[in-house]
Amino acid sequence: MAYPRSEAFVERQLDLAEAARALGHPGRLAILEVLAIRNTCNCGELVNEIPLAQATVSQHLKVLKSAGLIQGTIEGPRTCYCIDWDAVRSVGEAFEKWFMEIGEAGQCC
Amino acid sequence: MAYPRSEAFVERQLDLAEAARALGHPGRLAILEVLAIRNTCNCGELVNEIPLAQATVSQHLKVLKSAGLIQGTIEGPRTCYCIDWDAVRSVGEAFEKWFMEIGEAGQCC
DNA sequence: TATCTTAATCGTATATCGACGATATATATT
DNA sequence: AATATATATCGTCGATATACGATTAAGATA
Repeated sequence: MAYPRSEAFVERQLDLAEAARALGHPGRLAILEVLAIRNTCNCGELVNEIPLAQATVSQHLKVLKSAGLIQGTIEGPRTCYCIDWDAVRSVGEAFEKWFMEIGEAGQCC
Repeated sequence: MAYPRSEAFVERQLDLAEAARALGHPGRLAILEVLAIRNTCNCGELVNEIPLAQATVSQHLKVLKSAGLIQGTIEGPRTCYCIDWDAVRSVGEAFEKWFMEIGEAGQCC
């Protein structure tokens, strides 16, 4: 997730933008929601629950994983994906903080 | 911001993903931050503050505008951009709600 | 009217995304 | 060993994103 001009921005902006990007697809939101609801991590269920092809789901899982939002551990023939709750919580707090700071800055018009 | 398979997802997911997408670029975060801090809306200042070319800033403004996060009103030769605080607040609340619901669902591993 | 300023848009180049079928890999199972 | 299952990866396609120089359009100003 590197931008052409990524050196031009501060790390806080890069991090938050990266997290927002990872959440910026309905399929990935759906994956996270399914992972959160299920107390089993059976990954194959995602393909049944989400109307996307297996390859596509796998791709989205990769994005979520490289964003640090989920973890995948191999269990025999299948992979157990689960949410990294610390990471998700910290992203949630980062968003909350950003919206708060933005709001505190006041209005311009 | 239409996806190939957008009919496959529920509106709540589409809306939140669209908002996340709009925030998914450090330059757009920077623009929003500048607009929030300045109590004047002089748009040309954005190009001075943000290390991107005028055309690029204008493009990002268009994205933010079509996501509903900012408004632009023409004032003589220049355009006054300002944050749509209602929209930003509602996006913030949507994120907060989503993270809360995700968190409440419990852990899987 | 001619000129300057501001910002949107055009054109273009490169990169990434999103989707999927097909294939490869790795583990179970028979 | 042969087969079945699960998932990652490859290859590919079209669409979108990002960036910028150049141009256009619209409003001020001389």
